[in-house]
Amino acid sequence: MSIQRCCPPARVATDDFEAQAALLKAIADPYRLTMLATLAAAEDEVCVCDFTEALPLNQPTVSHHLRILREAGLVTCERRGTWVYYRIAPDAHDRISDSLANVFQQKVHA
Amino acid sequence: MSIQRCCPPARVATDDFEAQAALLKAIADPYRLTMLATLAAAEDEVCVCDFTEALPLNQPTVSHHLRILREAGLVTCERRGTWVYYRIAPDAHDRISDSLANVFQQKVHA
DNA sequence: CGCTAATATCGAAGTATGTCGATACAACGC
DNA sequence: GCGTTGTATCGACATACTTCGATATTAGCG
Repeated sequence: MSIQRCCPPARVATDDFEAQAALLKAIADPYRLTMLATLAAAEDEVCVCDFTEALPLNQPTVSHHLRILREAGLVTCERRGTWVYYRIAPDAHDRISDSLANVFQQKVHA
Repeated sequence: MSIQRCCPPARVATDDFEAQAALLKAIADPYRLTMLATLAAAEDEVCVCDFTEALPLNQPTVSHHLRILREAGLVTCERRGTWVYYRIAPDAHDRISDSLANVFQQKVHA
């Protein structure tokens, strides 16, 4: 008797998950998660200088991480005087959850 | 009159999000998301050879991505004969969602 | 035992990412 | 205008990641 096949041959997902991967990549960093958590908890704007003081990162690095979050559409910013204040995008959590749901093929949250 | 301060000074999150970042990094790749989506949709095991056939990646690369998912605890595998079958971890989606909820400071799903 | 097939591991190459110093830009006060 | 302060951008460097060819491992068959 011959070898058992590994069948039934698969139905590998054909969807393109580039967008979801890009969104997840934007948040897959401890400092960026800290920034998001701070902004989410604040439910109000947070000054860049607060991040620069609190995190063990130099100012250009803080700015770099905030840019990644900004370009992913997860935060918005507004300049007031010399200071720039960041705010979490209202749909930030939902957008990520929806991407996940998309992957796991479940209905999007109620 | 002097400059307005950027106050009130911030309460930047002090939590360590290393673990959450590591989990998100494990899935922040289009091919790994495709693998997860396939396994989630299958609700059953999928042979490695199916991925090797369906994805535009060489066999060692497929194995590499599966290893990352495996080491993140998101999938499990079982060898049967020369074939290896992968299965999605039952709590995969929940673990990621919980990490997200942790960041966004909301109660963990019901 | 050797041969073949499926998967995993290793090593190297190319690319992307995180970090920082130096510098540019923007806004305020004098 | 000039100087100062907060933030963004640039360039360089180190590290990590993705990918692959070559090789090792595991298992079945004759």
